[in-house]
Amino acid sequence: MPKEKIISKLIPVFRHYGYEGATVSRLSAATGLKKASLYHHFQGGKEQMAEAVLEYISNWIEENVFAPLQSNKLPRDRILAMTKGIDKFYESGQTPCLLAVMSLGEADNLFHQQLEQSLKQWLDTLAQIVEETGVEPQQARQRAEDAMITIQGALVLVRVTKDTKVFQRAIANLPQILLPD
Amino acid sequence: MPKEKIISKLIPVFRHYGYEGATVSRLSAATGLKKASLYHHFQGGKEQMAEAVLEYISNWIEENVFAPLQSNKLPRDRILAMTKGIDKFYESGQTPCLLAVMSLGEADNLFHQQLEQSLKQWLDTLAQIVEETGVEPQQARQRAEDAMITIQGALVLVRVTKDTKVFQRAIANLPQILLPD
DNA sequence: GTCTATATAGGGATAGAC
DNA sequence: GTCTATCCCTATATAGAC
Repeated sequence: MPKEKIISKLIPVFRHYGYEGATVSRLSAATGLKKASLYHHFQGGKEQMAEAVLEYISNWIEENVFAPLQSNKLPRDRILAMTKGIDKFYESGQTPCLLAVMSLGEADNLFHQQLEQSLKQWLDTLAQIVEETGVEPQQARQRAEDAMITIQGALVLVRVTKDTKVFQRAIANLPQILLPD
Repeated sequence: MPKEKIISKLIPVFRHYGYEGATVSRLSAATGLKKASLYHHFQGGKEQMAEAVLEYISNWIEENVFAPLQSNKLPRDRILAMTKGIDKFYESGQTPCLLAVMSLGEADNLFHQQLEQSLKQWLDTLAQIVEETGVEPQQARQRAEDAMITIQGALVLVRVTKDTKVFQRAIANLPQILLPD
């Protein structure tokens, strides 16, 4: 099986169960590969699998969230394009955020730097767009933070309420949060 | 050791590591009790420990978050009192939310109903206060959801950025989110 | 109520055949 | 590249002395 295909099957396990809950048995079941085969592809074991998953997702976000943000359309349209990417990425809130999940327990010790960098990049990118609309840097930063807070918070609420409408309403608010009235 | 004391020492382990990461060894270390002693107090094992922790926290919230909300002061003052409870409860964002953490992996299968009910109660309580200020029920509900989204999202951001100011700014916004202008 | 010691299952990981 | 078989360790849980 091509490595990319394997990684794509590992992803939902880490997102749903977290690092400690993502046992090699579950990862094996999800990929259809026996444990030894997984270790053939990832000699660094589970830790390397998680790293591969983090990198894969980082790239996915780059293409589906950042790229739309950096076109030369109007800020509002760029943000709308981003919300489409976000809705797809989180399956309308039905799939947890790897960043949020990996910032708990042992995983946080192992991957904190990468998580922090990913989030920082996302915040910086958002803040920059907002600045382009004429907002002061500090204000822009706060709006970017508020947007990320909304995304992450909505994901938690949907996990518990099972009501995806909450998520969709929340991300539909993103333009209003980010852009000056 | 009194049971309440034991539970209070179990709490940070579940909050920080999640259900799967909260091993009996860690729970033992945190309480200072050997494994067998823990099983003496909680014959249902780890699952019962988690249940006890959920109940304990539910009561704590009742006293420190709901009670302030139900005084007969002005809505704005009640909400400000709640934010104090919230800030204390989450240690300015440095301690994860049990609700968010337990809504992942196996724990979600075991405790989903309790989690859902806790969140629902919190949302209902908030929405009711907002209604008292003359907001339409549906609008009030949305504001309550937005408040919870803000709290939960800020917790995630702080975990990753280690910047508690983000959390404090977020909960300082709660009155603005909940109350009509 | 707390402990030491132990049982049993499942965790991560490796050897070596195919 | 994938498998079966196996290793060692840790996980949850229990028995029984004190």
